Amino acid sequence: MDDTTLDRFDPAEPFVQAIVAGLEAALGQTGAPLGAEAIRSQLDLEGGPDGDVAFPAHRAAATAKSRPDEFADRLARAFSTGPLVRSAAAKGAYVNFRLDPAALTSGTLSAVLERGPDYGHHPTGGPLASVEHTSANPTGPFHIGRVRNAIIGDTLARVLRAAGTPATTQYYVDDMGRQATMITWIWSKPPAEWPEPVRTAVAGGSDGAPTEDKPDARFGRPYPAVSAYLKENAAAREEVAELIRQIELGTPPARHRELAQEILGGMLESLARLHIRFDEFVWESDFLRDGSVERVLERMHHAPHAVREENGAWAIDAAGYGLPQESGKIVFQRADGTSLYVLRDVAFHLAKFARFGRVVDVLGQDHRLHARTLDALLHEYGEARTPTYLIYQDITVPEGGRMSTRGGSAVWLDQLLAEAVARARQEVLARREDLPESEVDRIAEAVGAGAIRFHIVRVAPEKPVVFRWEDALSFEGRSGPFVQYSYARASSVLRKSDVEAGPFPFDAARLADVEELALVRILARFPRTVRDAARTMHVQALAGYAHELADQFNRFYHAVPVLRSGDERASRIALVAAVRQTLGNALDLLGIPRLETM
RNA sequence: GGGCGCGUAGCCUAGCUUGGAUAGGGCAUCGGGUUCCUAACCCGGGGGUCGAGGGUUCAAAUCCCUCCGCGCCCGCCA
Repeated sequence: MDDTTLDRFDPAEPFVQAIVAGLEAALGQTGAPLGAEAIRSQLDLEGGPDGDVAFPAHRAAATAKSRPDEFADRLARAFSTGPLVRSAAAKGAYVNFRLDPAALTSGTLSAVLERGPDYGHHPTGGPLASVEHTSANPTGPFHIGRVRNAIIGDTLARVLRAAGTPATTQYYVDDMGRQATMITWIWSKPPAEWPEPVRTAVAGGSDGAPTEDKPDARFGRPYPAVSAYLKENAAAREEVAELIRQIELGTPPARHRELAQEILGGMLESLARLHIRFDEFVWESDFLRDGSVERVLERMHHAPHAVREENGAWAIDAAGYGLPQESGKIVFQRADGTSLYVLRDVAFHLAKFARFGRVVDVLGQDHRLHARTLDALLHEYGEARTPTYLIYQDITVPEGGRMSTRGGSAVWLDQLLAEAVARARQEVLARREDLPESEVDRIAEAVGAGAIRFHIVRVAPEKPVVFRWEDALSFEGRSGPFVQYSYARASSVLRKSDVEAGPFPFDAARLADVEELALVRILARFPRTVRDAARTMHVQALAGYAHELADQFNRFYHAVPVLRSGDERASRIALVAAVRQTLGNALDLLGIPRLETM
């Protein structure tokens, strides 16, 4: 294979180009000229039942005023085959192309083995993107509803980077709202002075979080009771309101930020077990401190549809924005002069647009209206850009309803992790008696995390999810552990070969088994899968890909001997090495640990 | 009431943005497979009005309309 037919970034590309070029010529001859881009968009790259790539000829036939089946036949005859595309055959209204198997195998294995950990990754360029995700209030432990945001957001950032868009992840820490302030309010009093209902609620029983000593669990403990208590008690409410005013004036109560920081630390510890980390933490109060809220407020007073209410509050008359607010107005500044969340969010997003060429916010569906409101305010401000929103639906409990911190219906991330790791540990112990304790623990931790991440990311974000333990803890079939297991299997084969570290010489002609060719086709598709997933933000496609590759690898593994084979041995080892590499790269994009053994 | 989202076998789900050939998977179920590179695996069977109806089209799970069911939101909360 020479340089013109090898594309290390996307080994399928030369084949697609050959088909497009051939079709362009053939279409010109048959009276239905069509541009390369149009041809490419009509190609079915997955192929059909009778080929590797298919071209439905209906539309071109209409242009040529011919019967589709006759036209497809003429097209196929006019198509010049070559070293990459071996045949073009009409079937009905379709032209089916067969790629040269040795050429595809050769190009694909070369690309995977040469690029190694970068296979599937595209050239990096373009402006920096921001991916803001999770941003849960620092008021207590994560429940798994919130974790959906984190897993989707983290995966998206990884996929964007692989597709060539440099990305920074941002966690917006809301230290200014009522929620965080309630925590400060209660912990500013010694527990002996807590209101009776809060004291009894906290003393009354566990909230289900298994790690009571973690700061998020400990300091977040009174939160639900405080929240309930404030609803009944106007005087306490006023105390909290006073604290909020102090925070807004830049003189927050002692320990306010430290408490938030400590709780956040506990929360992040849990996310780290899922291999989720953030590049930046943006504290909401910073936009107050640095004067940007003030500046935004100033300018918003002169916005095209700014109105001042009788009591002094400021709002945007949103009639033209088609928002469902009953008042028809978006209030952005209270009568007492303090700012509202959405206004501070404007300040945050202006800061984002100043630094990033692309801004993505991962939000729960309950924030949809907030997103539209933010867009409207940005427009009023004079900012032409708006964020791209990746919106996911809530995770509900089988009894119905959202996961609630109150009412005990929440499933905590720490709890889920503990269960998943415990089950994984049992599974390891059941089949591996040879491993030292520490190794068992390490594998169990990785499998538990892998199961959780895969379970969440495999479903399209816009789909509602009902949490069921038996589903979340599944280690079989379409699951994280299945993919991890397949990777471990491939690793094991290589470990037992004499060429574990490579290089992996191969003869493509010797990889002619149907299972081998099927495997190569899937390997060749990886770069395109990554690119498409980034473009559409369909992170679930990566989970689907990883499963499909693992699945086909297992079929191959059963059907074709590797280490015990004869002349094919070296080539098959190279194929296994390529599978292991690609599977590993896919696992990296999913944030799921690779395991050499399990 | 209004706005937005979702509806694919008993259960879960891909495909829908850009319409194309017999709608892919997984769980469960039934029947097989381990002197052989990790059985967290593999092979095979059964199971589908793609919520309902209408429309557009040579062609609809995919686009448009209506309806039904479920969810979320409609705060001087965040």
